[in-house]
Amino acid sequence: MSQKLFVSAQEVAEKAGVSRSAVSRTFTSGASVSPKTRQKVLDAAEALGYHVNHLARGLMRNESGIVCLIVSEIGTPYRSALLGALTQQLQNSGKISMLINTDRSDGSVDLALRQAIRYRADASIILSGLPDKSITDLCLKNGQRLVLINRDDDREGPLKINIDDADAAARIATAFVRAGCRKLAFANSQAGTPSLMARERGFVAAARALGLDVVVERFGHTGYESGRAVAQQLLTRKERPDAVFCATDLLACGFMDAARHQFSISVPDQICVAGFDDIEQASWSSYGLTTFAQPVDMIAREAVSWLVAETAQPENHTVRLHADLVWRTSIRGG
Amino acid sequence: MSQKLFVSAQEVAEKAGVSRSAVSRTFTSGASVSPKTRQKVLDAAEALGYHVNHLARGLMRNESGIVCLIVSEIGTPYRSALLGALTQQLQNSGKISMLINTDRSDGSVDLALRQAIRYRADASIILSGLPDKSITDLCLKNGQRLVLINRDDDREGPLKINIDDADAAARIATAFVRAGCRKLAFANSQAGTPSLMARERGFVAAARALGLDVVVERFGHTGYESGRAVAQQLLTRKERPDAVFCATDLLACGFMDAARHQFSISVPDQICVAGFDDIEQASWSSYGLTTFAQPVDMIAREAVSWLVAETAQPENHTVRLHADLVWRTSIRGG
DNA sequence: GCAGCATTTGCACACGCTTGCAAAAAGCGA
DNA sequence: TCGCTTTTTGCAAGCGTGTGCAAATGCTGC
Repeated sequence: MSQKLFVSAQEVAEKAGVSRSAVSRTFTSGASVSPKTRQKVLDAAEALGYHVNHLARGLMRNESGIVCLIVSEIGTPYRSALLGALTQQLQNSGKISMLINTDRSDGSVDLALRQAIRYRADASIILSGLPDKSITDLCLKNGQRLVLINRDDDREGPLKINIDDADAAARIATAFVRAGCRKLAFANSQAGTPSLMARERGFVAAARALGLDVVVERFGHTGYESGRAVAQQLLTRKERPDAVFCATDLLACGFMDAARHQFSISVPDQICVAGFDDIEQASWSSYGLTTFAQPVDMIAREAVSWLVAETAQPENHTVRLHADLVWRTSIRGG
Repeated sequence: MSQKLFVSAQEVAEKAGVSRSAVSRTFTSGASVSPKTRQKVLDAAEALGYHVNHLARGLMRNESGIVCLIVSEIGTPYRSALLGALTQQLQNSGKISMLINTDRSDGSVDLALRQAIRYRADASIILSGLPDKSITDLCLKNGQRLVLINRDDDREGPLKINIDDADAAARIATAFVRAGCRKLAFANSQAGTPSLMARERGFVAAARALGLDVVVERFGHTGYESGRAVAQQLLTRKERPDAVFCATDLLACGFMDAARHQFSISVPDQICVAGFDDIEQASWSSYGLTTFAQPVDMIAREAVSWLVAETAQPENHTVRLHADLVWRTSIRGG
């Protein structure tokens, strides 16, 4: 490796004929430098290709500017959309995002948070999985801010951002009934994450309040294939449902495809379908899926504005966001 | 903010009753520590919740462990899949990924690379856009390794990973002809990225070699909506094409949906369609898109193994990877 | 017990930066 | 020009690490 290393503030100082602190102050907003020396420094820096070393700066300031995003299944539409919104917002606020990919194994979120601590991240945002309490306590003790998105957890300290899953589920139940459906079903995965379960419980409860029963079917992970598998189960019952609420859009797409192409069942004429997330594919004309929109931009905005705030935040802060129903063509009427 | 900061090696040393260097050496692989003191240190570290400060370590070692991923349109299926593969591989190699979201504006990749320099990233991987030569030179001069994925550029220094777009385009041309198609079209976006243009040129050239002309239509950005728009153009011509090669799967999905639902044209009976990328949706039964698979895992593996290699790499290294044709149902026969 | 050797340990410096403090410079009114 | 205040500048300490070097310790074989 070329041992000619990065150029340091010292070299810039020499070239500009000023002290090293002058260089430092030039690149520190709010520091006192005369316009003249400032310009000399900037010129020298430009000529030498100098860039402030954020590792060293973070060391001194005890603020790295790094925010750690912890997420699994990045390739998934909803996840990647949220990821994009978050990195965008973070950049706008002068932060930089560190991305950690977790798998399903349970220790992996803990490992990710340890990594965040090692890099002295200012904050961590957790999109998948739920870390052990001992680890989150460690993060908080170290002054690291924590955001949990859609992880229905009641521990103190982190900001919790949740969607009103149960309320949405209730709304879609009445929509189904209004469309003339009577035999409701809920399609879920076996992942059992808080938001998925909240949708399930909310749907079942709302249906019961309307005097209807719900067939619940769960299968595999939360993806297209699972939607097909669930369709296999639901559409071969003696009493076939006439409306199915899928816990995510991916499940819904899989379900619809199986219903139409494998069982030749027409959506929405013979069966109504709804999803959750409003991924891009939901709007594609092969699906036209009626679904709830995750307010990804608002989630990102809430998360970022909370974690860049100067003042210490209230200990137990929860943000509950509303999911708008996007009406398309997978439910009759409307 | 709680001023009780992170715990340092000093404190661990005191608690363990050893010198600070012993702590340092315990966490440095290949350093000489006796098993006894090592255990004392580990116990103390565990008790205190100590984690090596990678900012400081990076400062000393001149190796941060950070790899910068520069990418636009993260929410897109192909991009997010590649992103997932890359972060995964990087983590396996003990690196951590820093994610920078660029927009279309041209300076934004340069800005991203500057950020990479500030954080003293060991390497940067560029998935979107092409930075100014002065910036890449700066990166290289600073000992930062660079990987360009699918950016057909001939500058020296970075590793270039490319797909054999032209060859793939030629293969699909003969597949169309073999399916009995004669009126070929190519659907592209106006993005004009190297790989998109290579596919276009390759397809046109191959068709010409087979004695056929190609209608080329370009519209907007590389997404579903553009596919629909291009369909609008192509399917209202007096002489409607009977085979269309779409530069990406997203374009193909949009095209197919428009053809089927808006123009009531049957795929593949009346028109054959092929795409590129093999995004997940291509395999969904509403599309069954015949397409070329981006070897994302291999791309990631090549990139990561190159940039973690100890020895200096050859100056002008290009990897050309093959895209397998995944045969589904959007082309007759097969 | 002791010479001879290998291993472990502590000291101290370096990495590139920020920042409090005091000295120097600049501005200003008389 | 001179006192005074305000701004700018340089010095030096410190952030938490890694590591070369020399001293100290532990082992082995007599």
